[in-house]
Amino acid sequence: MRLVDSLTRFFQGLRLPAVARGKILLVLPRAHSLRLRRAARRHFGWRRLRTGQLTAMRAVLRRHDALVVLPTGHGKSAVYQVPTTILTGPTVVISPLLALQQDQIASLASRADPRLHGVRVASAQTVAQQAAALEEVRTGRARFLFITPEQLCRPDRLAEVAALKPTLVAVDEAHCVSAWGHDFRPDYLQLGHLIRELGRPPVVALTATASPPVREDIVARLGLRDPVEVVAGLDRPNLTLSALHCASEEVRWQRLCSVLEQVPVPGIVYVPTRRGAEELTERLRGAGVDAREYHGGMAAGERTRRHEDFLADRVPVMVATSAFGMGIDKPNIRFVIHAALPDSPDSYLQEVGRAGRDGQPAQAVLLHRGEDVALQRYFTGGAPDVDDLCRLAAALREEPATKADAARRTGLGPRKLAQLLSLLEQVGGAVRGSRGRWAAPRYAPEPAELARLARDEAERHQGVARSRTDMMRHLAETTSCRTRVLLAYFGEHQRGSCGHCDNCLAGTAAASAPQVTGPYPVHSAVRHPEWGSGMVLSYDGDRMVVLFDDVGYKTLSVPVVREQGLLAPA
DNA sequence: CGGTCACCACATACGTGGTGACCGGTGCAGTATT
Repeated sequence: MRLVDSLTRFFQGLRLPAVARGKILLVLPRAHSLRLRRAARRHFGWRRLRTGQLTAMRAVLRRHDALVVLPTGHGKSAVYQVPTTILTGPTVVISPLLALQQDQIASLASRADPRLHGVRVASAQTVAQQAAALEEVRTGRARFLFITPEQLCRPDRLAEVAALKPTLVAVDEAHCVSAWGHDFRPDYLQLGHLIRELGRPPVVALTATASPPVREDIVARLGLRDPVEVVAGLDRPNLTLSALHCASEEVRWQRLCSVLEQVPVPGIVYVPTRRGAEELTERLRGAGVDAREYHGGMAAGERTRRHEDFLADRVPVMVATSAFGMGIDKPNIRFVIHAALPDSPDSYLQEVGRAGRDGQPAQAVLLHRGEDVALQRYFTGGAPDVDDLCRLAAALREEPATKADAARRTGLGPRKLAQLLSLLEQVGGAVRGSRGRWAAPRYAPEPAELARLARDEAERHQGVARSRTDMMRHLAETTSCRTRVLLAYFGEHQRGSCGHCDNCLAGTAAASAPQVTGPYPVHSAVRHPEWGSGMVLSYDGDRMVVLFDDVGYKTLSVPVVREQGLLAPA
């Protein structure tokens, strides 16, 4: 219900005519806009700010929370950097990758004004360096403190950061809260608590891509309070989207070669596995293509070197896993080829969005097979063990414990423990107290019952993840306008066809688009007897896509919905 | 979840089909080892 409500509000906001929105912007805090523009010019040399940036910055100055969805290269960092020059205290920037933090700090250091300097505390530094960094922020010689969620999760570190009395918290790459939370980097799920313990200053969450359920997740997990939402248009007219079905691996290889012959370099070929990256690189090099591989299993030094080589145009074709991603801000990437189906349209958009940032034409080519889905199903993971959950719930009921205590008493590994703990928390079986101590709420259900609820919760997450992969397959197989299908997934309704995808260019989009509209309008709330409440996202031929709160995205046949009365207005 | 590969049985065809093991992405932090 919450998702539907917040989406309805959001879309009502979108439907305001541009002129009306402009008026609101002008009438309200004009003084803030002037100060922000002046600060941007004086401290950063930016002569103008985009509307979205300015809206979010004004929210920050008014001490509101904000959720900012802007494509990379549109100045997301500016949204917290510029207001910090006007506010008095330090800004804490929570950022997932150490390499990304380093880039941001270097970029701030290149500004002459020492009031803009940033520092970080990370495991890679000595204790003395960490203390020195905190001291610089405390004395005001640095205004930005960069930190990972894992650092902030340590109770002693949290206390040190809270003592700095931050006036703003920025969560960079905020979609990771949703995508990385459960098993990969569970400390992300604690960010809401951690920010509260920092004195709960205003929070600005930043990301380049967020579908409606991901936005909902970010708001819920970070505990954003009635945030100002800024979502920039997702359509990229200079990107040509295309997808080719491949009947076999050999066909995939041939298609890849023929695409590579036609497109200018540099570009990225995404593959799903590390071994795939190595083998494809070798095969391409054998065929005379100057390719290099990149994946998370390579030595750190080598990865950095490859990354730099790519940025400096010394690598024409980078064959990479999803490890080659965040922080690649290179204007002249001419193509992004997916040599297999990505896990979701979220990943797809983020990855193809790296091409053509200079506004010049660029190609996004998807080479897919039905078999690709199996790997994504595997990555989605299995259900957690009910016995483990039960043991943990019982241990907490016996006596409150820190993670370390709980790990010792249950014999669970730290990683698994964090995952199970967050699941138990979501079903009301665990609460985080002060100094990182976890306890069972007084009236919590029995451990066995909690374990069952937690497993159901995990299965619900997996169901939603699968529905995303289903939508990715739908996007790959559609004969309609791909941009329209992609934007509909993100909740944007585009009238007509884009004119820059393979289906539009071949004319099939127009042919297959006798636009069925009904039985319910786009963005209206509906209810399904089994799947519960949801929202109509789009019509594609005689199929419709509905986003359900509990089960994620579903594609329904419009005739069946009509004949059997499957949906009711909510 | 499903592809790939090694291996075996078959029963005598230098080949095929069945079975089971194994594999597969993103990065933090802290500790053990050179």
